[in-house]
Amino acid sequence: MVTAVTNTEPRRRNRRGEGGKLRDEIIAAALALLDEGGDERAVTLRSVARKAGIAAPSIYPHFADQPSIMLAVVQREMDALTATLREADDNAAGGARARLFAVCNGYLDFAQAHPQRYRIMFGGLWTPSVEDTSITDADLDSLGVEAFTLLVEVLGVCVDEGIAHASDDLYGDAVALWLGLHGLAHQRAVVRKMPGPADVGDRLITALAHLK
Amino acid sequence: MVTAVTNTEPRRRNRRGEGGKLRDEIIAAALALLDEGGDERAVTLRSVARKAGIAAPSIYPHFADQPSIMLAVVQREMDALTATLREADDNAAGGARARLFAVCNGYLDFAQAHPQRYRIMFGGLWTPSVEDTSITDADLDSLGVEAFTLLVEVLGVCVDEGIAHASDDLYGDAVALWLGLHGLAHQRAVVRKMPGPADVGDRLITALAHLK
DNA sequence: TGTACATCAGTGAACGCGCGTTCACTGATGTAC
DNA sequence: TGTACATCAGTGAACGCGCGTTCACTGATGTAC
Repeated sequence: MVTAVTNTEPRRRNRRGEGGKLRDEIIAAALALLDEGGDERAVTLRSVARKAGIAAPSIYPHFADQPSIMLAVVQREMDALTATLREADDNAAGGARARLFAVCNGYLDFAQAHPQRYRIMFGGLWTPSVEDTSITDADLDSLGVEAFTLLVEVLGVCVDEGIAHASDDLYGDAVALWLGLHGLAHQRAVVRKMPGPADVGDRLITALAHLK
Repeated sequence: MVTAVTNTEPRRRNRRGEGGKLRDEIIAAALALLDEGGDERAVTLRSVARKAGIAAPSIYPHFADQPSIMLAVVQREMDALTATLREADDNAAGGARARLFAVCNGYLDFAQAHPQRYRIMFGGLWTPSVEDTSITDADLDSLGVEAFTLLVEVLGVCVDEGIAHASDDLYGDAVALWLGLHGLAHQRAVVRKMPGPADVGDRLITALAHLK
């Protein structure tokens, strides 16, 4: 696939005071590179600059280094994932069971729709060392908390409504459920062709949520 | 951690007819780089050559390109994993349930003991494109088949002995079980600190194997 | 209303680096006679 | 037993490339007077 690089308009610089807009364009460019199917190695500082139509040094006023760009991308996609799952939850009709499946399948669908994004979010493809980058522990710890909290909540509703076997450790059960979802989502995002039955997602959810 | 690079003996070249030995040394050097904790990006053709104590071009008589080295490493480790699981299975005392836990925990332990190796084996860190490398589809398809076959077998024994709920799709159940194991193993191999209860592995196994 | 100027957004050239890969080669060693 | 030679194992220098990062800069634009 050869993308036409016509580049009719060289790009208009932002007006004075609006320089911050470039930050979003840089993140969008990094996402575009990922979505084009290259893996995370395709997202270099220079390739992002090319994609955004700017010179490489223009990145620096907005990001301290290349890992900072990736962190921003991951943070943004984590928010997008959370919003997607919330929406799936809100739109689920039919009680706790439907809500659980909506959220879990929403998660799996997200991974399948954006495999490269999923890989950098959860795949360990992007493991910055805190030592030699500008990224802090707090940055990393806060990733994905919201989405996981939603899963805990929905699983809790299933237990409360009596459609899932109760356990003394709801949080632990949610971790196990998420690990199962992650195993499938990750494998789908990584492998060329996923073996196994089509309903393997439902099997995982049913078994790990201890649905009655 | 600074490794002393004393390099007392520059390295003895192999005797005539024994040039093939270098192939194993190259694979060992790549594994050593992984075990030192760097991720797969640390395994370049040149870094492997340095580690092995040879000049970079000396790789070429043994491997067509860098991905071929990685493939050899993965193939070797897949065999090691299979051997480990077989041994765990053979040493398990106490019937089908013990065998299942021995194999599954053997898998999880392998990943925890060698996180970087696990990452390249199953983590999608190393996804060579068949187009521009010397690697074939058949090479990739055959990876991990033996280890998975063992899991199917042990799960089958559990069903036969009546300690696991029977299903009309043993293979599919084994896939689901493996996905759960993979989710945990991968997360442990990737993340700095794994949240959740210590017995989450047992929970996954119990739930996904449908143990009674 | 006009103009000088400070500031802001972004550039272009250059650097040193490690990479994969090529090429012609070297020197040890086994073997044929 | 001695020696010439083919072969084998591995080297060293060099290449072009894309990378991250630096530096001094340019030119548009808003603002103070």
